[in-house]
Amino acid sequence: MPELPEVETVRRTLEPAIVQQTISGLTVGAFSGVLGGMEPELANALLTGRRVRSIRRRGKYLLIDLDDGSGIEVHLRMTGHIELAPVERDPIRFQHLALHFENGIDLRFADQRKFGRVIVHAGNPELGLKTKLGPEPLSSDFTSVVLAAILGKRYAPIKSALLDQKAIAGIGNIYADEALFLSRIHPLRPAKSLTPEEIRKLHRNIRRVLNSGLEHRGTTFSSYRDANGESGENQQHLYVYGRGRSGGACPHCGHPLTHLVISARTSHFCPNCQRLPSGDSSAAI
DNA sequence: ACACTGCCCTGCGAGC
DNA sequence: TGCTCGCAGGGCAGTG
Repeated sequence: MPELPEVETVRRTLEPAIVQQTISGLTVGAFSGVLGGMEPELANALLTGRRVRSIRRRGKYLLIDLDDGSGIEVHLRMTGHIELAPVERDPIRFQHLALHFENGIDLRFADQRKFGRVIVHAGNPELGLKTKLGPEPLSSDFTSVVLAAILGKRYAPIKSALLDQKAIAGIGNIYADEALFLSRIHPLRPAKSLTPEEIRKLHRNIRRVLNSGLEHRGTTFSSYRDANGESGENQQHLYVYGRGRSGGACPHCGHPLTHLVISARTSHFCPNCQRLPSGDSSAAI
């Protein structure tokens, strides 16, 4: 599941290969819905001849800026995958789109589950995202004071708040569970019930787990790869994600981990280290 | 504005 | 061996 560290790792592997390169064409496969409704012929016409000026990341979105002010927005969703390859190489599995460059390199987009999108924008690809995304959690603007303001007005479970891209951009299920575990906060705690000390801890641990993910070039739980086809290593550095269902032991206290479904996402946590205040009825299993 | 639900989509692993 | 079935979850539309 590509989250901020995975998308950033893809961006970093893509950047040296495509910046300053000129697009020579676009090939779209049977699933043209990957373009989000745009006709492939139009997308091809808009992109052909354009040069890549830069590649940015905003939350879990990749933004490719082109020389005429237009751009491409890419979202990998769950199983989306980008890979660089010479144009003559066979299409990769589940490939839906290939962006061809004049230097003979392809940027291929593949997605087993067809959730991901490659959207061509006639203008700045970031414009539509501004109202949909909260602050970047690794930016210097994201202070614990900012986090407190975001959480202070929400009754929803802290886990739901962390997954809300409008609150904070780029956190997904894996890094949310990891940050809550390190902060010893139960995922069902109402966001606004966190104490100032807990918010400071959570702020620190959000950045810690995201930086760990970046350092290890992403978490490869099933299908994630960077643009060079390399797996990440961060799965070896996770504390609780994915282990609450198999009865794994808490790395801190040894208690069996457990899981709950919150916001239709499975939350993995330690019922001993991450407790609900007494009196709350939704006690851990 | 916020909170919550259902939908999309399909390979994979578990169970029989 | 071969089949069925549940699971994975980001973003969005729809509803209250």
